[in-house]
Amino acid sequence: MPASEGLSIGALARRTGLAVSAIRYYETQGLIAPWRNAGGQRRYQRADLRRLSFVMIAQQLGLTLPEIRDVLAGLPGNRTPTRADWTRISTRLRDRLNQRIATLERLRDNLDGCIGCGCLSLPNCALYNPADRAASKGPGPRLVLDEAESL
Amino acid sequence: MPASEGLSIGALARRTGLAVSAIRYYETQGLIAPWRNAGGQRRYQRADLRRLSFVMIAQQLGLTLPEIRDVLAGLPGNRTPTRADWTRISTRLRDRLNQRIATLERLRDNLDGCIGCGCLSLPNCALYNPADRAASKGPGPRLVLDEAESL
DNA sequence: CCTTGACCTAAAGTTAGGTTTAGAAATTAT
DNA sequence: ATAATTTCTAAACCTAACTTTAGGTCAAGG
Repeated sequence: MPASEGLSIGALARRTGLAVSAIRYYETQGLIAPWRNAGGQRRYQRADLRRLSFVMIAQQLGLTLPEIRDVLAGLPGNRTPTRADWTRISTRLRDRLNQRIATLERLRDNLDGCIGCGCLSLPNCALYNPADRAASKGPGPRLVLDEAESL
Repeated sequence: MPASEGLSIGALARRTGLAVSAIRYYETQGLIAPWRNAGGQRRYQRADLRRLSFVMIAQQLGLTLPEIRDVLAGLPGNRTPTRADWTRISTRLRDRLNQRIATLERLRDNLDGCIGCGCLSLPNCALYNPADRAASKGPGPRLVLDEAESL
């Protein structure tokens, strides 16, 4: 069924679960780089399936697309990545994941205390040390927190 | 120093670390309801400090503003919330937090397997069971995942 | 009294991460 | 050969959660 070599964008979409439009968008963001066939249509390597899966996982961890692009830059450019290559770069995700788990556990353990204190400059307050704010998009809250007075 | 009773929006902003514009925005979203002084300026209760702190924590857990509004609706309307009131409604946050921690731990434990498998319909793949997608804004990826073929 | 800084509203702009639309060209199926 | 899918590009649109701007008003200090 392949006219020439490679997967079409539709095939890639079906097999990753991403929308075609999302895959094209990722290309504009430098996350994936297909070649073109004679008719100008995008063609992808099989390794791109794994690449997009990696993008999806990294997104769940709260990485932005530019961050994911940077992580992916750790893959070899001159050859198809091996499983060892993938495992190597996913170490960075694992570190991030562990940090995030630790932050959330700390927050859970301090939840009552935080609610009680209003989270103003208590040194043991998890919110006061927002190590990893996956949620912060755009400018977002400033989180300055000057002196604490009584609530 | 207070002209009349209550905190001004600037005072509230300084003490929560939020931007003044954010606090006004929260009001349009029904998260907080100040009264107005004679000159038409917003005045807040001290309990609103805690209320905004709660909003900030809930946001870190990935709740949307409408969801937070709903949780806050569990506070008594006719009196200032007690610490017990706050603890009661934060149970919902704790459940959410525990779910999220579990998801991330599962993902961490399967990370290599996921990268290796390309995350296509392996039953033990954490991505295949995205129980709690805090990151999903808007329409987002479809995550359909039909049949797995060899990668 | 006058000035300065905090505050007001309404509307428009911003960012990330996409989707939708429109119209045309390529591919695949019959 | 023709019809039905897919794919193409560019540009506009979308949502959440805010910020910025513009043009005025309020409050506090000297």
